Amino acid sequence: MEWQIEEQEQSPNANGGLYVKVMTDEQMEVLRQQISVYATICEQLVEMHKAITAQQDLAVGVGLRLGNSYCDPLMVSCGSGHKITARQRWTPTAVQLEILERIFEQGNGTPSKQKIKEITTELGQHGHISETNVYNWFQNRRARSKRKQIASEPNIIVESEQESESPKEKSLSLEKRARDAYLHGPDIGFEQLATSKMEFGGCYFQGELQDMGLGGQSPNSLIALLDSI
Amino acid sequence: MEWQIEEQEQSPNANGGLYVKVMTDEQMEVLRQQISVYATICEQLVEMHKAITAQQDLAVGVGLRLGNSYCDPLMVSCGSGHKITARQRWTPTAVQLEILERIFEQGNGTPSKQKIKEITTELGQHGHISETNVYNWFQNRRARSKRKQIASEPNIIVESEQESESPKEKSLSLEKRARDAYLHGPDIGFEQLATSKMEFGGCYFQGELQDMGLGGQSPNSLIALLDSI
DNA sequence: TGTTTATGAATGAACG
DNA sequence: CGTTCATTCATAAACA
Repeated sequence: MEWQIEEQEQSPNANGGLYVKVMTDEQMEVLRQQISVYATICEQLVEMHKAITAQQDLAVGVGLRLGNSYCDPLMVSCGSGHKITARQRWTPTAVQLEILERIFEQGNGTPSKQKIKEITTELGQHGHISETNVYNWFQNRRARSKRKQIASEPNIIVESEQESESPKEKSLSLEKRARDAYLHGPDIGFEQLATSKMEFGGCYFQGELQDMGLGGQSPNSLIALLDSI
Repeated sequence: MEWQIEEQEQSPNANGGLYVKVMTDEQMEVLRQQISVYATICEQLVEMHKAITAQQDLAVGVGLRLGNSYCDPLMVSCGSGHKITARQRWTPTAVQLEILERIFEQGNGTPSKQKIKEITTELGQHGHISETNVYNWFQNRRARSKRKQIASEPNIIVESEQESESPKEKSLSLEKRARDAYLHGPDIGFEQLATSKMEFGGCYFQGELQDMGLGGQSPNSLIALLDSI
């Protein structure tokens, strides 16, 4: 059995038909299940890591600091013998992106010089970053947001009028965050990883097989997304 | 479990969908990304554990063992041959490509927005396409054309003693390198995780997760899990 | 069917 | 600020 992609029975406007996928409740449940599996595994792994590093800290002590980046002993040992490569361009971590998006969504889209400084300082606690990075990010974010808006200008038949927030924006935000975490996750340290876990782990899924007893709290959580479908 | 597929009308709210839910491509993508986030986090945590247990092999203790127990991959538990048949990215048809190439050959390297619109409209008669597709195509076409030219030019050789540097890296200005080095500093991370098709395999989980664990999955294939629903 | 290649897409940075 | 370039990722297509 295959998922069926239905083209909208809509006047074939230039913008192309709106494609949707059709899922049954059972299929949806499978998705929730799978995601909850990963959430559960992440949870357990983090706990295990805490347990092990806790006993290890007694012997090893604090981690090393290299520049701005915190590298715990584990990271160092993993990196030894492998290529140490400087990145060619800054990439926001999941946490940084979250913060940036939040600030951006506050509408005060004018990051003054002073604001940039503050933001940079705050984000600096979650990874390398410079004021230029922040500045560029806002520039790009604004420009691309605008372009997307224009692009979706001609009479979009978006399927959700019940939301005050633009679903496109919302999805984009989530997508960006997820994508970043996926693409660049291997470069974040454990401290950030743990935070990421908290961040994403906040979106647990209630499945029959996983009685995690956690519902979606974040408006950006996936459960909210699923429920809104 | 047998999937129930229902025909959809245009609006998910108007279809009286008591049995089905409708997802847009975008929402689907969010799900995929979300799962990949968990997969990546799991991957990193497993790597950390490997490192820790490797450097103190005595640490593996009660109930926290990563390694020997077998669990059916999600593929098995969920994979009944169900497929998500959505196209994930646009692919130009032969006709479209021909037109695009012809326009590109005309040398006017920068098709302005208005041009893009026109081109999109024209190509739209030969298949589903958006302005973004056209825009991206020209971006990529130009960039890759340029790269090819540079690569075929054995001129720039200022060989620093680097053993095997690709042409694209040569094109990087020293200035950029210096700035980036300053911006990011020494970056010790799991570089190998980002680039290789590493195996998550060999790490399975005991306990409640036993019947729904994951194994042998790279992030890519984990995303592919969704395709197997 | 698994691996490699070609290329659509995303995005940080730079330019005018 | 809008536009363009450069780099990278992920995947469709091609290949073995």
